[in-house]
Amino acid sequence: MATIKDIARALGLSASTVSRALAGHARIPEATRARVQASAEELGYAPNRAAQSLVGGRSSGFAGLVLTDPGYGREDSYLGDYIQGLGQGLAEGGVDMFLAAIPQGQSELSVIRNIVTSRRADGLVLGRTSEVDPRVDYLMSTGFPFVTHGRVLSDAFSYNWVDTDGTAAFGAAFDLLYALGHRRFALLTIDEPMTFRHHRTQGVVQAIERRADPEVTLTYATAPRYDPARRQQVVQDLLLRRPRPTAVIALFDSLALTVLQVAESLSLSVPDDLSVTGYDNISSAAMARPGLTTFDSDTYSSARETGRMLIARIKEPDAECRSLLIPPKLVLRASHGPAPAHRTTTRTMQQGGRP
Amino acid sequence: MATIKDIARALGLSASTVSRALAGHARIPEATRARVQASAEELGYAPNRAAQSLVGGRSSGFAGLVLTDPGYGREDSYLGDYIQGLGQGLAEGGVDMFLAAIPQGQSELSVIRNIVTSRRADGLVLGRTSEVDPRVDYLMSTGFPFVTHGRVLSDAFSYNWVDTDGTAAFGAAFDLLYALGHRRFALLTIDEPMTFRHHRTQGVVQAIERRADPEVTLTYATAPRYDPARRQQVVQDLLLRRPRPTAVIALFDSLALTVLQVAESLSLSVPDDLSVTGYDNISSAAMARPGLTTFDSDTYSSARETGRMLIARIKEPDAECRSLLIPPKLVLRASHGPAPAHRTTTRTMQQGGRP
DNA sequence: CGCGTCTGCGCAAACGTTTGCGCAAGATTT
DNA sequence: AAATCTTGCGCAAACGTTTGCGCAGACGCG
Repeated sequence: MATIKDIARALGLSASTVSRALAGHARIPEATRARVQASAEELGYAPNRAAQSLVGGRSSGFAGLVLTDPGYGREDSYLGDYIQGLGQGLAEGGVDMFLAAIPQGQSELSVIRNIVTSRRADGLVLGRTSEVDPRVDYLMSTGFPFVTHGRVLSDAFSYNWVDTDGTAAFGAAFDLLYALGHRRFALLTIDEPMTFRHHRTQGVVQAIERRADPEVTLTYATAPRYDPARRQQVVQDLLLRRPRPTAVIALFDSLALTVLQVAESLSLSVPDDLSVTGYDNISSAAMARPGLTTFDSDTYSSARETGRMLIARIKEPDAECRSLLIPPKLVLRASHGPAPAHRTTTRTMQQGGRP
Repeated sequence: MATIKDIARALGLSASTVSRALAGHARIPEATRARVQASAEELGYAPNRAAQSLVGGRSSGFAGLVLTDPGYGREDSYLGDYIQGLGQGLAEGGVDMFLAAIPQGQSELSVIRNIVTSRRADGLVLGRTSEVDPRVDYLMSTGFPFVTHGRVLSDAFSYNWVDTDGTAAFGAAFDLLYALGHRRFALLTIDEPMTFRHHRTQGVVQAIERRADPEVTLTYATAPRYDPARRQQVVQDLLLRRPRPTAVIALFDSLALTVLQVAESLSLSVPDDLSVTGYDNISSAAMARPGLTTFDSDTYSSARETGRMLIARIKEPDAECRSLLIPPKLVLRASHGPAPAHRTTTRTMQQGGRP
């Protein structure tokens, strides 16, 4: 309600002086600044963001995350963690978070374009990056500040990104299972060209190449992202394949949990018949029985870093582009174990294997 | 980049006419409007929100959700569902969603005050309402449009709210368990005066009164909201109590899941020794073994309704206050069953009870 | 034909803030 | 004592949009 002019009037000053005092300008003496500060406090003054924005040419205090689609992040705690982290990271710099939903019938790209041209935000965070990503291309072409969570495949241009090191993690997953005697692997992926799919796949492919063990086999299974029934079908087909893989490396936890469910319905014991690993450490992973062995990339913290990086970018648009590759932590639970013995198929002997 | 003046110049019109044409004013002929529309399209014009906001006195297109604290909604899919739903509801009305995090060392109330005075949003959504809620009092006093998700206890004033019918649900939970022979009940609650705690508690208390069965006992256990270790301790104390309750009604899923975990660590079988119910149907509830019997209040849809209601409120601030009480759906899973027989304590006889 | 009404549009003010420029009075230097 | 610099502050323009008022021309009516 109170404006800068109210303060000016109350103190017998001009609006300019008040503005400068509030901003901490050099030519304003400490005494005046204190008076202004006190009066502002007393009148409950808060600057009108719209006005600041208008004169400054920028939106003054909003940075956005575009929700790629209504299903995004709803599988588990992921989006909640991410938003809380991003919110904290942005709040540290006094920037508010703005979330753009995609209205029915609009494309994400058109929403982004609209945000840029209407100056509704100073910067943007992009999630779910795909191998070639038109959103990145567009934002690069406009010079609008942005940070991606995840990367695109091309190194042709440089931009700010934060990502988790899926390659390292999936290499480690393979090594863990290989050491436990597994040789028949399956990689459960999705049918969308997300960049993380590429990196994680590379992780196990490279690990296999390093071993150079001719006994190792890797079969791929590709599940749809959003259709639970078809997803289950894909997993079931995989588990019914002969010879059955002994270890399923899933691209992320919700796929791994589907494996757990299907295995249960097929009366397969995890980990005695089948080892399963995931990625993300969503909260269901801890609740599932057996608990899911997975990787924790600390969504909250990496989102906070993303926020900080975006603020830095907004403040200094010409600075060198930074990137952050976060190594996830292996979370050992009960969904993995020694490979079932090759020679015998009697399951009853293996009871109570792992504590 | 393009402004209204660019369109005006290109068409030989004045800015006022362009503005009116875009807004669909009555005195502008169809022909002119079409020309303006075309030119706007061609120039990639999007109105500068800050300018609109400044002249309109409102923020023009932002409605906010205040994240009550960094832990809020991170236990599971709740916040993700909520945000996606709210975003959709607001997007339908062309309103963007703005999320305010609480910076270190600030109170939620001060953040809200700041939003109101700086006109950063046109309306606010409040979650996690407590029995008496200073945020509601403050917003009522300012006349700022808001909708709460959850209620306050007092009927003294009227405001817009959306809530789930916890009283009905917890009554139903009691009836379900009572019919299965349970008589020793425990209600697992939290140590914070949230309004939903009151309503849900009332649900079982009233159901007990309706039965008027002197055999029924109800013990309360109160867990801390955020300290997992102490929460486990409280649950363990409860399950070690003699005589042990045969049915634990938990205030929400994450508490119920704690019961499941502690029961497992105590080698108690759920549901043979103990029945457990929750509320919310978070995704972990389906993954837990046994699956958690709970109530689904369709977070996504109720959040969308909240968004719609807020938009209505913003558009017509003087309209009658509306409210929406959503009956949740019972989701039957495997965490509840017949009460263990009173006379015998041999557990082995009860194997394979429920399919 | 004279009067009133309607139509299509422009002028200018206003929203609250920032900021370049300028000015007077005092302080410092030469 | 004159010249220069510094300090403390105000004037006014600008950001892009909306909107009340007004004006000229066209039109309708008697």
